[in-house]
Amino acid sequence: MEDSNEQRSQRIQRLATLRTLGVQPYGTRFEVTHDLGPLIALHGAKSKAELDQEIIRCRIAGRILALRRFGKAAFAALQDGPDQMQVYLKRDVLGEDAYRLCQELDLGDWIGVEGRLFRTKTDELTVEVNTLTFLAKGLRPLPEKWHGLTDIETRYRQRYVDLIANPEVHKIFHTRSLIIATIRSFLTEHGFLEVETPMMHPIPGGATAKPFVTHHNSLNADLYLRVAPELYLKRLIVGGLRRVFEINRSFRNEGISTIHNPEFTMLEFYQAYADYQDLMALTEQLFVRLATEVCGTSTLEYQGHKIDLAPPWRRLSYFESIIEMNGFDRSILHHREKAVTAAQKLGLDVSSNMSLVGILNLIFEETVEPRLLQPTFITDYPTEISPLSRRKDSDPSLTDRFELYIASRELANGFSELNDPLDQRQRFEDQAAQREAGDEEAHYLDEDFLRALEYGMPPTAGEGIGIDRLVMLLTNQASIRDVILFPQLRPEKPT
RNA sequence: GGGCCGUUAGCUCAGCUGGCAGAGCAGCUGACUCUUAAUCAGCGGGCCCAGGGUUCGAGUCCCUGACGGCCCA
Repeated sequence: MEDSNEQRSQRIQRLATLRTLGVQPYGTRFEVTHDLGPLIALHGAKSKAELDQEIIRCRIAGRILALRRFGKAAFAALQDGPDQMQVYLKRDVLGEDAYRLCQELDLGDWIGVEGRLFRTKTDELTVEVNTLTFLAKGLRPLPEKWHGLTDIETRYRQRYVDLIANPEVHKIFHTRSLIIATIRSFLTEHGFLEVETPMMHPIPGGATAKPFVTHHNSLNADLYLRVAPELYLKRLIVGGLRRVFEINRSFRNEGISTIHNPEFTMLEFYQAYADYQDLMALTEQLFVRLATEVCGTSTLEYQGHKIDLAPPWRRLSYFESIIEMNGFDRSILHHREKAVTAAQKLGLDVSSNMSLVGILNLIFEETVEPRLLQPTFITDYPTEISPLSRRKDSDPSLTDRFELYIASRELANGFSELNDPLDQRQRFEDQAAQREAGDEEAHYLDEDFLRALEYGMPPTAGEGIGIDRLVMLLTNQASIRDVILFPQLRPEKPT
């Protein structure tokens, strides 16, 4: 793709001019004495007089974001990461020949300079440049300085330009990194071992989701990009690793929306001898730690809503939540006809082959989820929609499971793991039947996983947390695309 | 998959009931040795997303499609 325009040709012409003048426009190693942030932190408070007396020399580098030229002097704004510093290029200081080269500077070029710190008349901290080094010439014009780059499609497709033009975007991804680092320390402190399990699965498992298929040529075998690491992590618990976690990508071949990207980052962790109650408490701790670390408070502002993460969070059973939010009579939980009537009253589309639990789940999504603004654990999900969860001792039609909702959005899913291999086989067989009946998202039967369980898995609780959605919450972003550097888009049309 | 909105210069955007394609920034030339959305004078820059249709005439109206956004499933 070579789109040609006037400005690009002019810049290519300048490359030639620079080379004629004996300058390499694409430099190599440049020794900086300071990154801009630390330089400003070190000397930013010093007065004009102090700087004039102390004579602080430095070598800094960055990209030219603004250039104001006069006849025999020029000011440039250099950007280095999130920071900016002004440099002053003066003919009398640089010398005639070097100043000549300033004519060939463009917005977007990377340069390195050596010089002395001072303050201008208007009191701006500035480097008066003695020597100028070209590091990389930019051939394409930058977005406008005032409005920046706002075209959403270009921001995602050309994230590099977004990062140049919108420095506040840096902050989101710094925060993302901090969140993940904090999760790692938290789990490591709690005795969890970080592991990596396959992303290419011969049998996709661990979630109700449609997988991507790929093909391994020399094995001549189809493989699936994983929809969840769950079944591999539990194999490790069988092997005796006791506490494990993995932070990595999973892939689901489904629609794209403000809360769905086909590849997304998930944390999963498994703790032997624990149950889902333990994990709810651990999750509260983790979130408070993250919010404190990232936002400095456990009270968040998210898209105009106040979210209070102070524990304990509300715990409400799945069926109770449906009754409570709708004021239904309890009998709806046991009579399909009543559930159908209620669903239809809500304007929901109920197909004739839908089970009672299926209909109730529809009502849940429609009426309960939107109201779960403050952190809430919805617990005791029906066994029918929880094929990997342990049954409740008090009611085998329900499971020891929870999902965490914050800001009306599912952020985590955890449960006491099903460790009865024969029950697990039965559940897989039920899923297989649903798959036969046309449900593409139903779980596959995984014989090796069953074999593993037959070696004995200690009682274990496991949980998955969607990292992208967590980052959205903690950085107050409305779209998952704003917390993923390169979100999935349709391929750009050929030019 | 459905509905609504958008796509015009490198960027941000105007463009009325159909009548010569516009502005600001960026760029180029000139002036200017403390500017910071620098200033002043001058100049250049377009596959109006693509394809079809209506019309004497289409950026504008109609149809189809592409890409993006939001909402819904």
